[in-house]
Amino acid sequence: MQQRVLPRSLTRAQEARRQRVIDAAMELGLEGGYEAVQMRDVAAQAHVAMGTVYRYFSSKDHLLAAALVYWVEQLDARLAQVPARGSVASERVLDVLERALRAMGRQPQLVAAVFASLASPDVAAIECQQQMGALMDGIIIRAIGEPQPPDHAERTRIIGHVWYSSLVGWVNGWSDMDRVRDELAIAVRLLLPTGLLPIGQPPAPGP
Amino acid sequence: MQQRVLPRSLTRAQEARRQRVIDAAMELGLEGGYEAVQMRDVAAQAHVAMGTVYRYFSSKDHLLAAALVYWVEQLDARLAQVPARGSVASERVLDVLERALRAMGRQPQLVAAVFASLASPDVAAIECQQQMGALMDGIIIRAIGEPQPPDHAERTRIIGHVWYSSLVGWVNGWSDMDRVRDELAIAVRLLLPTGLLPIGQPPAPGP
DNA sequence: GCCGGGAGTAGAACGGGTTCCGTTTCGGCC
DNA sequence: GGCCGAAACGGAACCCGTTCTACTCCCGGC
Repeated sequence: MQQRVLPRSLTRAQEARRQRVIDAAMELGLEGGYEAVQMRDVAAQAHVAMGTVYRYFSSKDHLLAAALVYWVEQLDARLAQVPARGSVASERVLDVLERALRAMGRQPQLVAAVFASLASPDVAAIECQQQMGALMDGIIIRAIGEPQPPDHAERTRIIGHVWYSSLVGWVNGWSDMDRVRDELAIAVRLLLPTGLLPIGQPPAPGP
Repeated sequence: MQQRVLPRSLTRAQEARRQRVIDAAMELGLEGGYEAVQMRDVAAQAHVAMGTVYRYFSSKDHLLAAALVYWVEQLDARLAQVPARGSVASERVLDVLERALRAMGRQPQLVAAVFASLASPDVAAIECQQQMGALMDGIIIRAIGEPQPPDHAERTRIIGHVWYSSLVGWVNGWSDMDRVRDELAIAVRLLLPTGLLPIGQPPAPGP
């Protein structure tokens, strides 16, 4: 929870240490969830002293939020490789969200651990939360493609809100992945009317 | 975090003790936020032993979530007294949300404290989270009034998601109340088209 | 009246996140 | 190569949520 000042650029060894810490946290969270990520264990597994963990991350929540950013960056890269399927913005967005949800559903404990950090008031964690939000918005925007509907920024943000909020419901166990899917589908269909077709692409069935 | 079994109905004295604990928690949270709500202080201020606090609430998060339920119930009652203003569903919903946001904006620390508990995996806290969700949905549904638009349950839930998620952004400081207002306004206008007028009430300006 | 048990009390003990301290190692600079 | 400040180390210390213990008190049933 304390402000750390890190130099702008880390040496190669430092970068490696930082990454080892994130990896250790994800590994522990992968099967035990939030409470299994214990800072002493993280430090041990990363072959690093507690003080070092806290030099790079101001709190457990910051660490987990950073891990989430890392995870979402990878997801983003994977999603970007395969363009979204669908002839209409809402279909493409749902396609991309569906792939993201599948990836999350494969590691429920990890996602739960990492989402628990998203409500933290820790300033450093908040930066990560914002990065995360920007990444998610980017994923949706890319899936919408051209032409952007009017108010696309606002519509995107609302979909992002639904995404986040319904996932919180999922990790806390008061709704399942199907319901998350449904709610997103409804939100996307209401917000991105199928009437908005990309120019030059008539609504023909795909090959 | 442990399962407590409380009798279905509490004696008057017990009810009073329980309420004193909630009041103490809200009082502490009012000016210090989440971290100022320390269980020892809560117990002391409520003139109750620690064990008693934990007899009624399984965790700090449960206590705060219960406080939130209490707070929202009161808000709900106040909102219900004054019917929502507006000739159209979206206007009425925004009117009610605006009033709710004003109430929250008046006690940012308390809302932040209490919202921090909403991500907790504690089972007892989760019950409170669900009650909260139901209350918020009820507030929106009541404001929509008759006739309910098609998919009203789904639309309501999406508005609830945006409400929750953007408030998380507010309590964590990465957006301000105006932005919350804007996002809700946009969501409501997109989801509750102004074309849906209540039967027998032409879109005339109010008195 | 009195007895048994659940509810309450005060406070110690425990666990895990966070901080601190004294020491050692690293990496850039003369 | 030798020096200096920063970074890392190991681990104890501290804080606070939570649990436990030993004791008291109150109340409903005989």
